[in-house]
Amino acid sequence: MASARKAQISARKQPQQARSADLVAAILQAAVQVLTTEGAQRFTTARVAEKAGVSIGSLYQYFPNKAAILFRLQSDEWQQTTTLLHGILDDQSRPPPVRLRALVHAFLQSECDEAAIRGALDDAAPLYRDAPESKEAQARGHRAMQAFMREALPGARPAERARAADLIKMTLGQVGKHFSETPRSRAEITAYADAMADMFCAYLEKAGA
Amino acid sequence: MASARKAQISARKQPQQARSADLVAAILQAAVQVLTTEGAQRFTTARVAEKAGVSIGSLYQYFPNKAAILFRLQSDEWQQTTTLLHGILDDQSRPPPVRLRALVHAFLQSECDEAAIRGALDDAAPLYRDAPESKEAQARGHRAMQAFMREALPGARPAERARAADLIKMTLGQVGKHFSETPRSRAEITAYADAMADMFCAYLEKAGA
Amino acid sequence: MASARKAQISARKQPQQARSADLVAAILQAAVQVLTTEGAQRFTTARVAEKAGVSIGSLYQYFPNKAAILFRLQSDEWQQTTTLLHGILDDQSRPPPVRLRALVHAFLQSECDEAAIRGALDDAAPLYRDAPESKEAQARGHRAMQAFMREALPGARPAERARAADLIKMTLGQVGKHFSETPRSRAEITAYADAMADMFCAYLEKAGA
Amino acid sequence: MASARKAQISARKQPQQARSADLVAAILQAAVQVLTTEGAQRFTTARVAEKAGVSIGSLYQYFPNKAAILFRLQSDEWQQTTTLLHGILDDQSRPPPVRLRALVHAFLQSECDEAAIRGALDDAAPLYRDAPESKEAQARGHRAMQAFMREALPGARPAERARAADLIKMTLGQVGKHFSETPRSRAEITAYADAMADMFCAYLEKAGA
DNA sequence: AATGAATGAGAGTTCATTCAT
DNA sequence: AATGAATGAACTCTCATTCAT
Repeated sequence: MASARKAQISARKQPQQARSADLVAAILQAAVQVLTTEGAQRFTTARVAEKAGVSIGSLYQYFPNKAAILFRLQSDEWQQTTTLLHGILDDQSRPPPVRLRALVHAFLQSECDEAAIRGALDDAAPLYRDAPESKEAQARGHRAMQAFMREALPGARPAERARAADLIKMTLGQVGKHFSETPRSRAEITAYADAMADMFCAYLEKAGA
Repeated sequence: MASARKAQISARKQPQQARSADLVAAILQAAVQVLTTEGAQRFTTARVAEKAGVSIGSLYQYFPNKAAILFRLQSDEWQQTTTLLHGILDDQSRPPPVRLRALVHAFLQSECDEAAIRGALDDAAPLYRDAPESKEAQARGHRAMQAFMREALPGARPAERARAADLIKMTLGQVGKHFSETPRSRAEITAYADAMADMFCAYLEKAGA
Repeated sequence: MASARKAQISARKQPQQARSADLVAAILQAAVQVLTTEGAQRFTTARVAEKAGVSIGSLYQYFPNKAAILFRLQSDEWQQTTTLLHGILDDQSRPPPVRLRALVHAFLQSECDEAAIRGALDDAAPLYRDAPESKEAQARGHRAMQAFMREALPGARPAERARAADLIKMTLGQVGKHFSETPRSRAEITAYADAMADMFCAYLEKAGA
Repeated sequence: MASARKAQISARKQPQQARSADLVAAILQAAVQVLTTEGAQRFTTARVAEKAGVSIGSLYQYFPNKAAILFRLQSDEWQQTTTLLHGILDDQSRPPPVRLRALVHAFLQSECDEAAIRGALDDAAPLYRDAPESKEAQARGHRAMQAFMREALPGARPAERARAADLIKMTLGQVGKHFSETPRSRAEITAYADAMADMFCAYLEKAGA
């Protein structure tokens, strides 16, 4: 599937001093700005460095290449989202459908909040998508959903349960992404989230029966 | 949000002679090859022309710019898919849930069949996505689904029905796309399609009640 | 009337170090060479960079586009000429006709000295002519001539005086340019300058009467 | 002075049939349109052929190359102007200064009338300027002016008279060209023409004394 | 550690001209 | 005579990355 030399994509060095951390933060913040104001097509290392008030040389001291910056951005996104979702899915004080509905609402809202940067990151996805670090992030989300499914569909066969987890996760992620590409009002988000939750719940109910 | 001057994206001249039609076909075929073997990143007009055994000047005689080639590819894809889906959705001899299940199966299969090219086209989407021609193609699919929904959810309120149509269409499209990015066996496809159809049908059943 | 998107034409970055200044100088010198030996038609950024012994990338680090190089050349020309003319026109120790004659001689000589580059620059004029920076340079020369005219034609009505200034300036500039397109001996230049000065002086004398 | 292969610039064949003459006329007319609406930069043979409703192949049957079209346009311009000027200069029933004034007025007016095409032709001048055919056109105008000068300055020495002819011709031509580059009202044209005529007459008067 | 000048391959696109039909 | 498809060298400009200072 194409792609020539694969380069290390995670950060070149852990910033051990406050100074370095600031630098990395400045670069990432600038990267977000460039991505949102200029678009993925015009996302260049030079532009990021300039917006960050940092020399290109310094930028390359903390990120081995352009893709690494994008990956880091995506990574941070996933981190946030994962934390959010875990918090909801693991809350065993509420019945699974309630949690699932809450999850959908929280996720859709979060996607729309970050729509600008998400869209641009998706356009840039070819640059970081194949990195092993990306796969790992996906896997963590997968495990969380599997665990949830054991509660929601206790009687289902493992293969079926795995498929349901996969389907719901994929639907949530992909539809959420696409849905947020268009600007949405709060009411729209709520309505759409309810519809999606209805769909998931109807599915689980039927599958669990 | 990026994107500067917009250029015409549809074909520059209609091939009037068999010779020209061959040329266009050769270019499109070469484009598919370049896209699948080299990836969207390395999809260049020069490479396409070379692979097509055509001079770069000839290429530009039939396509006003690079995006136009990609758009044409995408367009042809949409054409096929649209035809396929219409055929299934409009068949009023079968009850809606049966049609919906058939639709999901056909769509997923079709997506997986064309996975290689679809992935690359998606990567190149920023180049043609904003063209008015693209919007229109999307709209046609939308109308077909809306019509189907009037049969499937005759009693639902219009807003709710529209949302259901949107959700199902978006889910089918987005999940289908993502699902097909990974190579899948026929059994996997069937199983996944059944799960998705289960989800849609459970949803419609509940919404229609 | 032609001309599409306008780009910044002034320098991209100020050369802050001696090294950079050398580079800019080398590029400009190479540009002059290319212009005179190859002509405006074959004046390309690549040729300039090569002749300057500089990479094409470096060239674009100091000049945002081709027109900027030409404009800079023209600008330097104007700078020189303006300085020359001001020095003569402002010298209030000599009567206006004497100054005017000196001006014509100096200008014609200067034009002939720089003939090769001037011709090529004129051919390239469409590329930089419409830039606001060009207009300003023209305006400065205009003001100098107007001031001189207030001395030479103290009694004339403002409109008439303005017209005379305009006519003389335009004649000097345009005829000087065209005259210098043909190689000229020193004697020819002197004789022609005298004739032109005669014409101007006769005109002023009659207008002032 | 640069310029690589020089090609024949006059028409490839004399149109001997009415059909051909129409074709040539259509091409020239289209050329004027392209020049004025698109500018010299975008003046291409393809565009001219299209606007003329003629195939490029046919275009090249009547004009050996692009420069030839431009030259022909310029040639026709000169033809017109020359006729105009001869008519005025040769009219021995009026005293030379009167004729000269009439000449200036007519010329300036004519230049302004054709400003759009003239500007574009000037931009394209490098393409045809060096052709021998161009030189000849200039020479004809020169002889007319010389003849006029023998009447206007009967007592002057030949060298001086030649210089005066040259100066007036060059001034008229160059200043007229430059003057007409800016849009001008009829009143402006008249005023400017009078000023220029004043200048010429004052000069001749003084030179003839 | 930090800089930013320098690189140059490579991108998209144009257009004068030819020549097989 | 007329066509217009085909050519491909040439053009301007970008940008990820390096490395001497």
